[in-house]
Amino acid sequence: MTLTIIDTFGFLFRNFYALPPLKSKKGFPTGMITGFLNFVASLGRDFETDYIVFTLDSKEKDTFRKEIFKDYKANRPEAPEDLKTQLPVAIELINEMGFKMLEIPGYESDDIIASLAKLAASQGIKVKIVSHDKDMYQLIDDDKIVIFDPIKKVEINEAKCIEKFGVHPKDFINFQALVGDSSDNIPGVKGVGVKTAAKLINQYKTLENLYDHIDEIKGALQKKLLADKENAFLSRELVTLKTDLFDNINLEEFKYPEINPILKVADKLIDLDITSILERVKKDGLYVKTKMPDNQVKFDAVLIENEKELFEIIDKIEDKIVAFDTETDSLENPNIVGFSFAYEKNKAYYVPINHFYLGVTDQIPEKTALKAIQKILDKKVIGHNLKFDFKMLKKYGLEIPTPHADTMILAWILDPDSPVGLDSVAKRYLDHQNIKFKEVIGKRKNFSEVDIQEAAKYAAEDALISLKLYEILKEKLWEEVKWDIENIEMPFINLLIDIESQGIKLDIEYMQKLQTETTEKLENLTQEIYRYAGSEFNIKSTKQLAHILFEVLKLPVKRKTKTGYSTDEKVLTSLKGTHPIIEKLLEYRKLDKLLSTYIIPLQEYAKKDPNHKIYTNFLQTGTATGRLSSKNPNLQNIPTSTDINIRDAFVAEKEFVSLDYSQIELRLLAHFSKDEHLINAFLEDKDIHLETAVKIFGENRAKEYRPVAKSINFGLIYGMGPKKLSETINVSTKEAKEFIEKYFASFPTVKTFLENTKIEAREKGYVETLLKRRRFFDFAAANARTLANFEREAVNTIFQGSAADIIKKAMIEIKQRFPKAKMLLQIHDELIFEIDSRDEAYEYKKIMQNVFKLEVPLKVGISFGKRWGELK
DNA sequence: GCGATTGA
DNA sequence: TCAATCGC
Repeated sequence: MTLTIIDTFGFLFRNFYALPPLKSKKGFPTGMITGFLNFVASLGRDFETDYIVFTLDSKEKDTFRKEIFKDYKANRPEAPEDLKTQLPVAIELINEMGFKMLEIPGYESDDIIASLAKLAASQGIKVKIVSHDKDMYQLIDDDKIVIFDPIKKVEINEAKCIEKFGVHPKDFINFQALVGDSSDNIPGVKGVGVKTAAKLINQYKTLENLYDHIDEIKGALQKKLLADKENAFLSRELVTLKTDLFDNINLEEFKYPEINPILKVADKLIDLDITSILERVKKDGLYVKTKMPDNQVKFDAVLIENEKELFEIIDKIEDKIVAFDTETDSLENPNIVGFSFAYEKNKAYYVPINHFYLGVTDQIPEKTALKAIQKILDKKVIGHNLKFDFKMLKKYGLEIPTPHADTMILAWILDPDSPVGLDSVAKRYLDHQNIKFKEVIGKRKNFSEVDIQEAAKYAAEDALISLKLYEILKEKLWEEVKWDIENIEMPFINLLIDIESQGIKLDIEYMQKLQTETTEKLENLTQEIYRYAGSEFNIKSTKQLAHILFEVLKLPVKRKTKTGYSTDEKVLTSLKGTHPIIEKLLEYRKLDKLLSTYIIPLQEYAKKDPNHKIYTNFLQTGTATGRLSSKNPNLQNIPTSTDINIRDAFVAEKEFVSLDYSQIELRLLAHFSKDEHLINAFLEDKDIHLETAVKIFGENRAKEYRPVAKSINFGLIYGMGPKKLSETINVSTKEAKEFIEKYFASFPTVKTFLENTKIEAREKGYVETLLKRRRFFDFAAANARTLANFEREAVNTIFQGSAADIIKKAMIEIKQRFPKAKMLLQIHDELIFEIDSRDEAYEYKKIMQNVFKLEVPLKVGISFGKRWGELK
């Protein structure tokens, strides 16, 4: 059971400041109310709750705190007019929606929350406090009371509290007594900040004990503590929340309203012109209704130790959905240790195969087990990150099917910004805490040493949870997104398995040569740098480097980071000419990056394979926009050819072909905005950056300004602000702003499109890509900064996400038409294949060009080569 | 802008 | 954890 307590005023105030000053047609301010409604609509998505209550501050001005300290909250500024007009309407709405409000004369909302939380927790009810007031931290009690930050959508527990302030919640009031709080005008001890207070409190725990041992504290600190001793105790009294306002509570009063609260106030919302939320809720309903009545997952973990039994159970699956998971001895180059599966409500099975420890009991022989697995794979199989399991099973010679569904991918489609690991997803949608892998493995080297009984519990749980998640997620997916899982994402898993198993060959000798050259150059550079610096130091340490540059050599400071002087490439480039050391440093940085990130590690990857092939991992759920990401190693960021040509180390067995979509994002901009200049430029296949320059700066200056136009175009795609743009083209922020304004003046259609996109995103709460994949944004919980970020990400997602959709679809179609195609890499808008015939490559090109009909043609560049560096 | 990787 | 740098 979960009780959610909302610090009403705090929450509403926060919304007011976080949202743009929306107004209804009649001129009534609605920003805060909109934010609040979005929150109500999102309940059950961010977390489940059974009970909910809104607490209010006492209407009486004089609370008991005011009596002890007349200046309490004395320096609070007056609230803005627009806020004061919305507040009563918001309160009225809460009432009409059927939520319970709680107010006690003479006490603040915080005290009510504290009393309620403590009482509920003592009855075994989980409490979530929606607030951002740090006074609440004293209530945190893991598994019983947590704070929920509605802006960041995160729970603050004991660990988070310690991380943020350095003290445990139970010591928090003593800590606050020393620190004070300027916003509530709580004095604290002058000159003692968070760090010092945390140290003192961790050592002495309470004020009493601290002052009993005051002579152990030396110098100025002791003086400060003694001077404000009285204030410290007063402060503690002020920050200590009352926990005894109730003797009992009737939880049923706080039950989440049975009638949809938003629909209940529909008339009012229409009156206020807040219709988008209303429409959404009418269409899709609320999240809360899908909440499960009993979310404690209990199940039987059945260990199968006998072959006959195993096949009998598998035969009973028939055509039911079966969740499948394997256990392996490692993540890279894994071998199977056992597998689990689940197809019934509260039962899951584990089959041990290769456990290995002293006293191990009966297991299923590997050969038999693989036969059994093949039988399962031929059914409607689901799982969490099946790419991993299937890839391993492929090595054992099994026939790999297209999965029926993958809960990791479902979770990602539903919310690409949240973590998609099984544990996180289970917590989010089932409120279920999985057994942690780390706990099972303990001190053992790998899973094969884990006791079979223990392994069964852990593995069976994973399969069952995946099955349960599937039921919930497919439902949600259908309601919310309707993205084509079956034809796009599922076959894509198999495609990625193909690519990853294929590998790409590295010329180790070539790399070896690069390594020798680079190492030698680096040694020379190191000596020269030491000579210019006048001493030896660690060039890789930004801190030491900054010391040399800005303190020893006294070069002008351009920019600072949070921790000191900035020494990044831009800073160094701008210092070029002030000192000869700079050029050497730039060269050093470049070579060192190449050596340590690419030249050495890539050889190590290649050496693991007899054919010197490198096998990267593609993450289907790696990005929020829908792009792939690549890791171990990342082959999507191999440097483009320079004097040290790393790409040339990748060699074809016969021949490579590279097929890349030319200007795909800008073509999408043309498509979505329908801007006729852009469309015409692409129809006539003109140099788009030059055309942009012509439009902005005129025919005469176009050539000169082409680079600027190019940067602006990139800026649009990546959502760069004027600041970032100014840095890339080396002009002032003001000039960059002017360039952007000029661009929009020249392309008014684009401007309107972008603005409409932002408005639509805000109204709907999400944006959609070409293939209707959605990305959600919690605009309700945004402050001015996150709002701007959301808008940028929304725009960016449409271009990048749609481009990702296009190439994804193209990859699948190529694979369908040419099942033997040897796809090696996908680098966002480019595909690289190993080919036997160039004719076939031109067929791939055709498929890529025709995969989607847009307002402008999709152009695909093609090039061939024996080495990667020769492509394009 | 994002994501992966490296070194301090 | 942060700063820096590679690709798109």
